[in-house]
Amino acid sequence: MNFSDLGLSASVMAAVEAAGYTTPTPIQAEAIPHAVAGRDVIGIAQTGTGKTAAFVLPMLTLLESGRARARMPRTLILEPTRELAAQVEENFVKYSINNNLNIALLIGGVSFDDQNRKLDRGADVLIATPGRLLDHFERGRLLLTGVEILVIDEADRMLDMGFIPDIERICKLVTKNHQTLFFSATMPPEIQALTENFLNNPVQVEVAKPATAAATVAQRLVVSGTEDYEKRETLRAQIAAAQDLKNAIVFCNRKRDVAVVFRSLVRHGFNVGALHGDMDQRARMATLDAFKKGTLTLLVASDVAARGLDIPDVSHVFNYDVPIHAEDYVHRIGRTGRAGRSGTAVMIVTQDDEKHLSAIEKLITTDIEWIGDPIVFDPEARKRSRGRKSAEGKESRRSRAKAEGDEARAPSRSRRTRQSTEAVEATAEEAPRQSRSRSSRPDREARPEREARPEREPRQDREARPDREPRPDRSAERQPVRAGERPRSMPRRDVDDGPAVVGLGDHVPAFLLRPVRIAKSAN
DNA sequence: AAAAAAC
Repeated sequence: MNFSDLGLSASVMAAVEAAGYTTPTPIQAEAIPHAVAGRDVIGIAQTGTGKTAAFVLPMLTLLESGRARARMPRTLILEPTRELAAQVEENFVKYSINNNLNIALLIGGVSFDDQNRKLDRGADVLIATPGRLLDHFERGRLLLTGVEILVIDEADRMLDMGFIPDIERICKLVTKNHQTLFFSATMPPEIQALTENFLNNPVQVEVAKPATAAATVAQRLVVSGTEDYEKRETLRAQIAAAQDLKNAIVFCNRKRDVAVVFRSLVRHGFNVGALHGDMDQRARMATLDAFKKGTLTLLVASDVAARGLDIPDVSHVFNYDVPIHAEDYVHRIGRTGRAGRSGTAVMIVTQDDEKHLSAIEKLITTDIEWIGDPIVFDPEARKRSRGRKSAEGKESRRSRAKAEGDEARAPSRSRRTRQSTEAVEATAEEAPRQSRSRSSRPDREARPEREARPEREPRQDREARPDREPRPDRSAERQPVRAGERPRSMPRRDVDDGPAVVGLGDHVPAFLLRPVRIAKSAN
């Protein structure tokens, strides 16, 4: 089978050849002829199967006749995440070199001006995430009645993300006699219903799941204590011990942990970036770009990076957390060992993870091999750790809700709050040696405000910004730092300084004014 | 136990 057999136009074929492709993937071979013929298509395919080109190429072929009118896009592609949308845009740019098309990307987190200009000029191709698309629609910036081809990509993921009502609404806004190309990795009942309601006599094409990652990915588990600093230590040790590490993604379950782990790795001198959904969009794009280019070796990420992102050739995946949903594990480790290359996936496992780990091993029907001794799950230890963590969690949610409320009313104060708490956290963050030697640490349970800090986006240029360095450690002024000690490693606060202090605006918390006691155990 | 997505 060759691309030239699929009915693509000459100019699209030339672009495909220029990009160096000759043989279509199975999903491309099956879907493209139907799409070119104008049929509605349901494509059941995972990411990494060449699905994007399966709709981009026929669309470019079909777009060759006709012209876009202002504010009336001719085609609309819906994607669940901003990064995926941007990636699809890149594909359209790459394959449309011989076609003069206006391509517009409508995603959140960036200015409207540019997007408005492109809409006014008339978009042949409109790639969007649902929220921003509907935002433009409600502002009267665009009409969907001229859409000739509608693409719904990653439909099952849209379902997970609660986008289905938006998708239904958008489907209703598009004219009746358009062509729909619909892609999903799985077909749960809700997705099935969607296709029955909105597709017209579709052809269904399905490609086998790509061989399970297990084939090319060496999977390993490693035990760690449940404490965050212990997990970070384990992570660093695993990164250091990794063989042939070219580049790696470190996955965390929570955005907060992405930020913390990122800062920790920066402080330990790693070449690292961070990626999660609360980051500023420009930072997101810049980080992803730098990682793709190889300027960054490590990327700490939430599951925003788990699926679909086209990052070729990652040598290692580190799971800082055991994912809550077993399928996410498969997606995460699928970032490595691509295209037949070998890859390594190491997951940190603690007492808290028994249930989720067994769900993963059941899903992949493999007992993953341990590095060193396997964990021995101890219900008692788990109960202790869970009790503590859920107490922290509750506090955290309450304080965060409060902080968000404050922000709505008084943004400036809230901003100040964030900055100062970040400084405290950055200063106090890493001091494992000292803190572990302390026998009692009442401050940990009593001081949930470290958790309460609203999300801040990690910045990769942190080191270059002196104002973002940890706040100077005032204790150092009274307590000379001896040679060989880490100067910035202010011990975790070892005195009880009363109720949580969130902002440092006018109030200097007692712990900053108190003389520092030096732990006797430190040699 | 989370993440993702509009201001």
